[in-house]
Amino acid sequence: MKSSLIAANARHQSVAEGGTPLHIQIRESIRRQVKKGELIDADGRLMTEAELGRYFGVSRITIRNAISPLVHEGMFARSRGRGTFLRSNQPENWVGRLMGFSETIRDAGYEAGAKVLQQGMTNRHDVGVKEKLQERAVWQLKRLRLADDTPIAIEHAFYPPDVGLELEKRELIKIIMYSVLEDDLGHEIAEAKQTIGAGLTDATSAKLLGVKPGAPLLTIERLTLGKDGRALELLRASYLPEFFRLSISLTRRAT
Amino acid sequence: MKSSLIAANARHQSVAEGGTPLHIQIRESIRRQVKKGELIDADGRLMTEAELGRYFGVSRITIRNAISPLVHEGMFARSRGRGTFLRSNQPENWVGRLMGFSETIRDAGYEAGAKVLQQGMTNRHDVGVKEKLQERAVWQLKRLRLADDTPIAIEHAFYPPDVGLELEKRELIKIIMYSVLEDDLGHEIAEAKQTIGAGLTDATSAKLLGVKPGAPLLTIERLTLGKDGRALELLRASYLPEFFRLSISLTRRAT
DNA sequence: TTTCGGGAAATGTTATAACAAGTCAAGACG
DNA sequence: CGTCTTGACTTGTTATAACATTTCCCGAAA
Repeated sequence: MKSSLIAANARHQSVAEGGTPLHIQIRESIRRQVKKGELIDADGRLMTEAELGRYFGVSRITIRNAISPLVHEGMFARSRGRGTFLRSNQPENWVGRLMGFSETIRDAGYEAGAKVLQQGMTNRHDVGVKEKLQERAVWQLKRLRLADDTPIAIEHAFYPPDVGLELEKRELIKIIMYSVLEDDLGHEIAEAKQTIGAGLTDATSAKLLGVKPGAPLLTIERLTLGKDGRALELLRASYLPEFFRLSISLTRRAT
Repeated sequence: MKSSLIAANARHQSVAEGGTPLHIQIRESIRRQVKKGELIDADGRLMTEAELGRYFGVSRITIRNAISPLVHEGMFARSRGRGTFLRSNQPENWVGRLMGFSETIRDAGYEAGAKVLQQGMTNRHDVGVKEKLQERAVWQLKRLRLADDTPIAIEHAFYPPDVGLELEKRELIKIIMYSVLEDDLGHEIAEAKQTIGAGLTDATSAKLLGVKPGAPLLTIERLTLGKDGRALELLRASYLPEFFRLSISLTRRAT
């Protein structure tokens, strides 16, 4: 093959910048350039790790560390002895990436929407909310989630007061449409715990979702923790299983 | 503190062994010894990484690589600047580790059991089985799963013919009791894809599980792939949500 | 006695080298 | 013409060094 996709000793702009680690700068650089069609040949084959190493002026392992998360996200697929290739079908809605709701819905070809059912500070808690957030009072947001105007899920989210107040200052439309922690809010998300179960619709939720009472529901509870171990969001959601399935794909790491 | 838990230059037996990598040998050695109460002090504090490095005669990073999966499993908790500690409440049934059924049940304090409902080669397939296993005929095993004699799940597993034949040669009791791929069967598991949903019991399954028809079920489909990409097992299971919840816990890796 | 700050000790992060193993095509050989 | 072998090229794995950051005790100063 020997394609020489790019003039060999072109120096890239954003590397050799301050603070942030090399492999992260390089990762974002690769992401950007590949989106513009650079660094890959016509077959979607990425420059080899060694070439990229020379190109960015770092060792192959650093390139490897830069690319690995992109492979993990599903952007590239690696093939030993052959090379690294851009994947044709990107999305792969997988639980690991904290599953953005609207993103998922859009991927499936629907238009995402939402209707606010409740919102604001509250002292009355559902079971376990107080303990899990470790707060006396919480800010809550209960929404009906829509796909092309069809209700498909009920989401009830709880936040610590300060995060809640921040949320109130933001435009309501954004809050309504998107998962709150989806786009960065300044908090660093360190960990998330999800618990998945099954349940039935009661009279109220059946009416909201437009199904018969007793229809099955996929229930998810997600607790998002910040870097300091502080709880940032407690999300309890019930999904109609016809529209929503979780897909978990995992590769065994370091045996 | 300065406890010097073990004579410093005692050499450990199973390290410096053939084939398997150092960090794996060391990991298993640590697992064994800690279970016997060695390498940790009275407070559950593990020897520091540097000490372990000297003890096993490798670099600190290798020790780190050995311990990391144990931390990931929930056996230890690391605390920067303080040390590494044995966790009090071990289990953490989490999806990532391919969830062994009986292990999970035992952790919850029940005794795991099973009753075989169907077994053997078949040409009649449920939808999708043929495509996913990429075989014409498959070997199937349908079991009712018990916890202390209470039915809690129905598992229907499909295998490629050759794997099925291997299974028939094994003692039936093992097949009945344990998840087949749980203990190593010689196949290297490279990847697993799980899809999670919700459903309802029909008349047959309700009778088997001892609940009313229309009770909610947590449904899981798991496709296990070998290192060469070949499908090794297709598992379809329905669990009673009272007994079975999935817990997903994930830490954001390499930002 | 209390407070403050320095430093030792511990884990966290980043970058690297050297070797292992798979892929594929060119060329030797029947 | 087909088959086998060799070797260059590529990703996979293992082990390492060096530095960053956090914790916490202990001693000096108020």
